[in-house]
Amino acid sequence: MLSHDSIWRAIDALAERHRLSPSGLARRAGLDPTSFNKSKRQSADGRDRWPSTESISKILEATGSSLDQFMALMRPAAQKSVPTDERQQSADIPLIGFAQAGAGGFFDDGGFPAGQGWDVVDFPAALERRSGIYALEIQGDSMLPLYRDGDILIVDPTAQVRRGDRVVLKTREGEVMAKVLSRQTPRGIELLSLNPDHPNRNFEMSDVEWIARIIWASQ
Amino acid sequence: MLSHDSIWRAIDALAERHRLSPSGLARRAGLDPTSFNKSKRQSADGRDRWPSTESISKILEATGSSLDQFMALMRPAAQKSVPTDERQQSADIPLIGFAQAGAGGFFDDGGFPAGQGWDVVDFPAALERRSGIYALEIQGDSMLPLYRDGDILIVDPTAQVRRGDRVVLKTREGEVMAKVLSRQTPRGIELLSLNPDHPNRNFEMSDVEWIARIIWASQ
DNA sequence: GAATGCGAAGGAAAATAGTCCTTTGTCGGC
DNA sequence: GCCGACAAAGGACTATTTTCCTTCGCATTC
Repeated sequence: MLSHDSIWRAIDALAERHRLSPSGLARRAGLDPTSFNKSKRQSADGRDRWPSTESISKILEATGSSLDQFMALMRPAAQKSVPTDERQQSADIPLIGFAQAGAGGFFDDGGFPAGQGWDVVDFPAALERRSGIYALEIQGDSMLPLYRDGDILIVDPTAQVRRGDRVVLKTREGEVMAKVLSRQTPRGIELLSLNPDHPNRNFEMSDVEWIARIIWASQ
Repeated sequence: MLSHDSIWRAIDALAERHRLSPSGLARRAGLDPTSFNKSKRQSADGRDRWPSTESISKILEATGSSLDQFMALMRPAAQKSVPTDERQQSADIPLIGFAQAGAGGFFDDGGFPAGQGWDVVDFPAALERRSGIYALEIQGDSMLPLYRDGDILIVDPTAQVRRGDRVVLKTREGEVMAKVLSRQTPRGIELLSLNPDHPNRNFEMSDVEWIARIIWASQ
């Protein structure tokens, strides 16, 4: 549950989520930058060292995180499945490749999936509780032709973003936008606009409050 | 958050829940019975004293409690204990309008939803069983810029299709395509291509085996 | 190339949490 | 009523955590 291992991993993960080094996180929280050093996690004779709740409280406040979020970071990354629910809550839905769909035998004549050869894809609803996924509703037509008024985006702030991903970005000035990630360097980010009528944008990392990947979009 | 007040309240509540006094809880966890005394919560000069995470870990283990349960006790008064198994039945996830997202107070600076004003949207996974929804995986780049290789489309064959909807259509000849519905008459269907390099298509209704609406797309 | 800043590491000092000890008060059993 | 067990409180001591200081490596800037 609350193990020595998990709590230090959560601290590292919290730092990473806020694009800080462990020492940077400590400094930002008003702690000594060496607070999270290796030698502060285990003493010389190998005994475990635990942070105080006061330090935890400080880094949560410094990053504006809730304890729920901190707890989510405590779960090991490998443990992807949610063990609490073994009932048919797993949202497996039939999956087939576009090319195969043209061949016969995969659909009945109402257009419903039928027969064999279907794969399954795990629908992300099951992940929701663990990782802070949320939804954004598009308003207005500035993101045509990709996203239309009323479309809903499912956004995963924990997902790694890479070149070509569609992302939502919020600046420190409070501007929120959906764009395509073009280039990411330690210094800054280049974004391509979805709507060709709008200019591309570049940001310094220091101007970016957060960036999150769009994983689903209603159509 | 994780305040001095809330954490001590949670310790008291945990003891009470297990019919123990605070000192009894400490003893049971292998700690000194006076560990949770008043004088251990604030020092003589009024400064706050915080328990270590190691002590928290020990009392959780001693009572067989999870960190989730401990956190629930941290919330003031209204501690309605939610049985863990019925906690995540519905796939409601937070929803907010794009315009509102720019205002303050809806996100923490980690990009997680926070604060009030969030709506919920029912995620379509719940519909899965009663309506024969299925998924298609895009192969190739013929549908750029909207859909990319590897994207997954969630398709609902029961949904009504209207002008402007993105649809999957299968012809009697076995061709499957994803397009935008432009016009639908009793005689035929007009489809706009997603990729401007590909021509638009028109079909007689008699040539259409089925047509289904795309409701979600991975990004 | 020199200078600066950041991250990480470890040892010693300072601060803080935990333990031990004692006292007081309450409750139940004899 | 007396005794023992337990809870709670505070002071003094011990153990642990945090801070301070220093070193090293690396990258960036001038």
